Amino acid sequence: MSKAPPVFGLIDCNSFYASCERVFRPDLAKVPIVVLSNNDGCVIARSYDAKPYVKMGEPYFQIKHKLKQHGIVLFSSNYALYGDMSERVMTLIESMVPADEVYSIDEAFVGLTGINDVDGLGRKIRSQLLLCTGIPVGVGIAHTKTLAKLANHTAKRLQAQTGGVVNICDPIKRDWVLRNTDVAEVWGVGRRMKLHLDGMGIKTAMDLAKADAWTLRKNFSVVIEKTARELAGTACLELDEPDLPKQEICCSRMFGKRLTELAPIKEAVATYVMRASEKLRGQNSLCKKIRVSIRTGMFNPDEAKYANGVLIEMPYPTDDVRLLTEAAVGAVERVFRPGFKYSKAEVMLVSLCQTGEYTDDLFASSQPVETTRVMAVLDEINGRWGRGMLRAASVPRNPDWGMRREMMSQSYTTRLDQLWTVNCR
DNA sequence: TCTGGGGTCCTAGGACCC
DNA sequence: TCTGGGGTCCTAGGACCC
Repeated sequence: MSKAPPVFGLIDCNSFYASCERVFRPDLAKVPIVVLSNNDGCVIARSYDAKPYVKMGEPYFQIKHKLKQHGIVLFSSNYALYGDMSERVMTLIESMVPADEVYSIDEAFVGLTGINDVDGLGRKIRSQLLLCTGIPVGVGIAHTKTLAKLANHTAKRLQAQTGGVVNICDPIKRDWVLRNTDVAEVWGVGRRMKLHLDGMGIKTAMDLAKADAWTLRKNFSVVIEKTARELAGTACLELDEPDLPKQEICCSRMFGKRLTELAPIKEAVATYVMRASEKLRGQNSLCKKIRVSIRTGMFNPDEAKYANGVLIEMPYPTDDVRLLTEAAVGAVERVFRPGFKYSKAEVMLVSLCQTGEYTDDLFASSQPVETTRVMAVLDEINGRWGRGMLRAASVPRNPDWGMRREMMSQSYTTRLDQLWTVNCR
């Protein structure tokens, strides 16, 4: 007897950041909302009713007038809020399904193999999430992850007809969706691949499902081959194991203003190292190499462009913020060139290994110093009193190069001094 | 004046080895 | 005039994702 095919679900929050803001602003239930990226740079989320007016990624300064004209309410990114809301959503999902994989801040794949009434469970998840967190979601169900993505896409596109839950395990429904979806909408098909596929006459998801998988592999890569096979119903991708440590950790930010001097760039890099090393210790990893890079603005044609980075090898794998900061700040001097207007720095921790997975080199000239307890105390104090309470002297408290976010909502759920208040009449 | 941030996976090519 | 073949490991860069 052949084994029953697996069943996957994809749960995706609708306009997640905008929905988070709306939860705490019921007065905006019928008002279009847009959320901006860091530094209030460009559009990264739009409520359903704002989508007709604003495109994803549009620079804020170019569309100010348009936003005002349509009465669209703006928010700066509030990641403390979105991260906390995400945790609530994911915790609830986890409690309702046999297996799950948190795929991004607003999406989770779930394993539904062996469940009798998957549609019923999909609707239940949807109503529970709305009731308990206030966040609306779409649910897609299918025999592969790529098809579940597609089902979810359809659930959102045809919200009114589908009630936000679409199951395409049935081949007739699956084929209807495949025929009626542009290949560019398929998970794994980006701008480049879309152009290639266009040239081969592959226009719809159905065309890709029917394309010869070996030809795709030969011409492009195994990635698109898997995508095609998944569309045709053969599962090539599994649910990922929970809580796998990241293989690289990155902290990069645009500065709130252009920087021309070395000193503030060093401050920024020290700040980013602080954040990156918190993440590193959070997943019990050590880092062997650290990459530091800086660059000027890339868009303005009148601005001189420069970008450079260096990779530094640490004497031994470490999670000590002091060693990493010293190495990174020293590296800034090596890449800094006077005369440019810098807009961004990036700190990347690479060649990570897990604590305890690596063996000291007895003959190395520089031997590890035991700092686990110092770092644990540091993290505990900062965990209790807020990030940056205890920090390297090179990290300023309120730098003038810091992030611009002029329209940020309160951190309703993560700060006692910013709790939601309700006026009772 | 002003255009985000944080990841993953795959591949090609170089270095090195026998 | 003539200059192998096969393998591993590492890294940079491309493409894609949300």
